[in-house]
Amino acid sequence: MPRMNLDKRKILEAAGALANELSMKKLSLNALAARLGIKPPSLYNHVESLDRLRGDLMAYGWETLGNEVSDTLIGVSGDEAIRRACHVIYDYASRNPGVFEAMAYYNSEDGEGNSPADRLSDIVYRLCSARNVSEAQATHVLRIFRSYVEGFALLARHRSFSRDIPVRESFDLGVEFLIAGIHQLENAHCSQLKNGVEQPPEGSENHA
Amino acid sequence: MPRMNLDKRKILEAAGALANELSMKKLSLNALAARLGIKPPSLYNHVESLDRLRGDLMAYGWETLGNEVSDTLIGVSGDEAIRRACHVIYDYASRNPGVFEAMAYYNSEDGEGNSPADRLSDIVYRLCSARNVSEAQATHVLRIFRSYVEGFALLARHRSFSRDIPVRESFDLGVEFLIAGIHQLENAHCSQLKNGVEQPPEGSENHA
DNA sequence: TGACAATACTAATAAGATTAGTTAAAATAC
DNA sequence: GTATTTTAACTAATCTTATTAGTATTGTCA
Repeated sequence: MPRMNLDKRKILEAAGALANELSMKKLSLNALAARLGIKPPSLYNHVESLDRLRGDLMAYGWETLGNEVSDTLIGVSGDEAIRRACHVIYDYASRNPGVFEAMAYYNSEDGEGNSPADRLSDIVYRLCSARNVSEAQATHVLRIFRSYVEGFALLARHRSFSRDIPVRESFDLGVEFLIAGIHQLENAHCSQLKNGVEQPPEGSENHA
Repeated sequence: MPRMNLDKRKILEAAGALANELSMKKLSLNALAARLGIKPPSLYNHVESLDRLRGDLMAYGWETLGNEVSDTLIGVSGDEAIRRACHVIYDYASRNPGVFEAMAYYNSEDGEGNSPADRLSDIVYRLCSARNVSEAQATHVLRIFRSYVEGFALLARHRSFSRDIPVRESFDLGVEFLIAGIHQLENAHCSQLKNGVEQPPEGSENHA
């Protein structure tokens, strides 16, 4: 009967810590309740369901990460902004593997636009508009970056690449590839495919 | 008591179909047993546990995909081989979302090297060695490609990018970015960073 | 102080994985 | 061809976990 002073934040932090320690799929209401010093049914005073908790954890993760990204980008622009954003995301995923799992796995059907994607959008769109890259292509670029960064973080977590060659170097190189891609888009746009580095495969592309 | 003629393959196919229809997390032994026309406990004559079944499904998916990739690459080489491999993987993920979930989510701690990564490795290593790209860098390239392709497939599945701009075009553009990246590596190797497109961020890189 | 809301609890339900023990079918041995 | 052994199905039972119902206690506020 003694009252723990629980609020949403404390619960999400405990849940996140558990997810990081045990992995997402082992995050249970039992474990969470034990960690909070209450009995499982009491959790329902704070949370709608386990599934909803996972969704909330996802949102919480994106929000936290979004803030970290914002902080890093103060006074930085251009390619360097993208580099830093990518690094922050990667580091966050390394530090919070369980929460990142939630962020990557759970569909955000709840809509309401997840803030981190939004913040990343901003960066990418701003960078693209500072160059001669159309908005449609900026969308492509955004999708490509998110896929790469989130995919890399997940693979690094799950499969774990072989350890002999530094994983971080691979990540950085990939980021450089993508940044170079943006430059290529820009060049292609300015001077109509001046060099043939870009070769559209099928026939449905319209780079530039 | 009538005997179904079940073997591992039939069970994995049923499990895969269920995963694709219901999503991975709703794949239960109950549902699987019902689909196979037996009672849940009978499954234990064929499967060690639900968790093991998921692992097997992952391996099964990778094997199937590996075969598809191999088939596609007969008589094809160079950039085009990479393009096709990426497309096959993407298509497979679209056709088999549930199984692909398993492939991406479940750690292959069982070791024994998952065949698809192996096959993809082969392609990438072969392509790289046909150029002047070192083996260490080929490893980077492989990781980058896997991250991008798997990440994209997962994002396309989960978050689902906004529908107004064709998702497939984004994917293809990303592939071109990465292929261009390989070319850059090659150039950098031949002529020591002749153009400044590659800018190592921190200081730990050794491109070329 | 006394009502009301919030939050903890115990007890109970339900679903799902898993085990134990049993039996029928198939395969193999004699 | 019959006996034996293995395989694969079953029923019954257990355990874990999420979840609901109903109760009591704490804290707030009039």
